[in-house]
Amino acid sequence: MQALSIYNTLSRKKEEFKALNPPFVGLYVCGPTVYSDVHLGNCRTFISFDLIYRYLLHLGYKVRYVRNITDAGHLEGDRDEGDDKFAKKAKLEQVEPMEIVQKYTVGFHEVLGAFNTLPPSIEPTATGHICEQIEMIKQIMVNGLAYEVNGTVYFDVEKYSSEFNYGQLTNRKLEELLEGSRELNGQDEKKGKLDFALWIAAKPETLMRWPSPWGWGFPGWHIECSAMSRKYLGDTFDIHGGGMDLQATHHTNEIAQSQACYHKTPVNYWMHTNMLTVNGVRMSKSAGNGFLPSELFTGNHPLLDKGYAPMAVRFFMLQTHYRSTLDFSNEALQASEKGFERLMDSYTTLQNLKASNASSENITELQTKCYEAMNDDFNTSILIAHLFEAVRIINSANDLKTNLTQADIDLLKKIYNDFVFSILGLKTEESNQKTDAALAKVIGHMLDMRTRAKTEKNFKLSDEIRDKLIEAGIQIKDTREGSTWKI
RNA sequence: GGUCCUGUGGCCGAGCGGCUAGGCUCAGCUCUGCAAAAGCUGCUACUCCGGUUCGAAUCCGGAUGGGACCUCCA
Repeated sequence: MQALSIYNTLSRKKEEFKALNPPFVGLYVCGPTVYSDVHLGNCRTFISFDLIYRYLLHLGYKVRYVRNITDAGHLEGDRDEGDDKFAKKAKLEQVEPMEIVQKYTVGFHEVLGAFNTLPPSIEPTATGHICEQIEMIKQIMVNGLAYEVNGTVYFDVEKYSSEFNYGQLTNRKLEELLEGSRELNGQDEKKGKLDFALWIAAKPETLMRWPSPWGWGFPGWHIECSAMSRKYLGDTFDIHGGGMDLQATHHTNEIAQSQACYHKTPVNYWMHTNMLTVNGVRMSKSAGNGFLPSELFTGNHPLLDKGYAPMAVRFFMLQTHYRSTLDFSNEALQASEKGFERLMDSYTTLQNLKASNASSENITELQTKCYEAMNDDFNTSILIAHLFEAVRIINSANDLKTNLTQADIDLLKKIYNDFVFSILGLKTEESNQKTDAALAKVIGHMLDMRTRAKTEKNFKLSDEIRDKLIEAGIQIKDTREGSTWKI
């Protein structure tokens, strides 16, 4: 079986994954800016990296997964001035900026919890690492690659480029970048048009501010990730991830800051997840075509026909490879919902399967294929295709059309536990055991009555019982061994 | 305008030189008192035009449609 390969944005091809210090793996993912509710597109990225984290754990790596919370310094535009997003929102809602941060951080955790993502090992905040950021900026200045103007510190991109490759992550030359960027106007303090702020001077009205060698101010958006990833994962670490939209600016600047500071390549593998689109257009806050996870769960949004369970949504997202765009539509979501239900029903069937002496299926081969799919840059589309092969085998065995030994059945259970539950992170919906038990008993009695009616050829009564149960959302399956049901 | 990605059957979505995934939908069959569920079978696709090759959805060139980034966004 081939080793795990990962598509590395740096080389633009799949590379065999080699951990820097096995069995340890350092994984850093750019987290959310918590000034408003997370939308579904954000969730897709975090679900993708949750899958990656889970698979690395499954392979036995000791992963330190760091995902930051941006709670300061993220400005509205590219002008490097004024308030950041939190302060702006805080003024609007007449609360403290940290109340905004707290509110949306809690909301973010709730939503990711609903999607069954594992919490990261460390979830550092930008405001909690102001010192580290200042130290890093100081070092970049000592190294001559940043300059101060009126209390604001800028990174000197053109000077950096004479020594390092600034556009390596996007495969662009400096000249091309210069050509494509906006001209400086008279109000600009920075020297070069690609230069970006490391530290921003506070204005009298700025709410969130910290003292620094350059006066009161706040950090630029990019420096937090450089400072925090270095603090917790070291000068060079294994994997850095984030959405594709961060590649050109945020991640490019992160690399520049780290190299400018300590002259080392900060990251071995850069991974970028693709966007979620709605009707072919990227879902984004500014486009206004996004909806909140809560709206998706309840169906309370004009774009939604109905509500969808978090696990059905997670499954929907995992059916597409993380590097492809995923187009959202009710039709696609409903198709996934049904497929997911079939996958989970089959697991229930598996629990009651009777073993044969002989085997007519090669389950070991199926397991190998599952690993091969995941090792090929986390190809969940292929993995899920193989899992449906398992579904077919289980259902056939249940219909006595194929034979499975006890070893086969045990291995199928292991495949489900490993791939469906541990790696894909899917689970059956939560339920209330007490009411479930009572309900099961009641339905059991009704089915007994129906069976009796059927034996007596009283089909009018048996059909009536069935129809009433269907009315209550309970589906009946008649098998050789009697009737089963599910909601 | 610049840089890059992409166009697959009714829908979603893998594959990225030969073996032509998978899910959903639809039709038929088996099972069943009738259903449902499940299984089996069928629908056999790669935007267009050239080229390379014994062979191309897959590589190359061109056309055309869509998208992303270059400006805040995962």
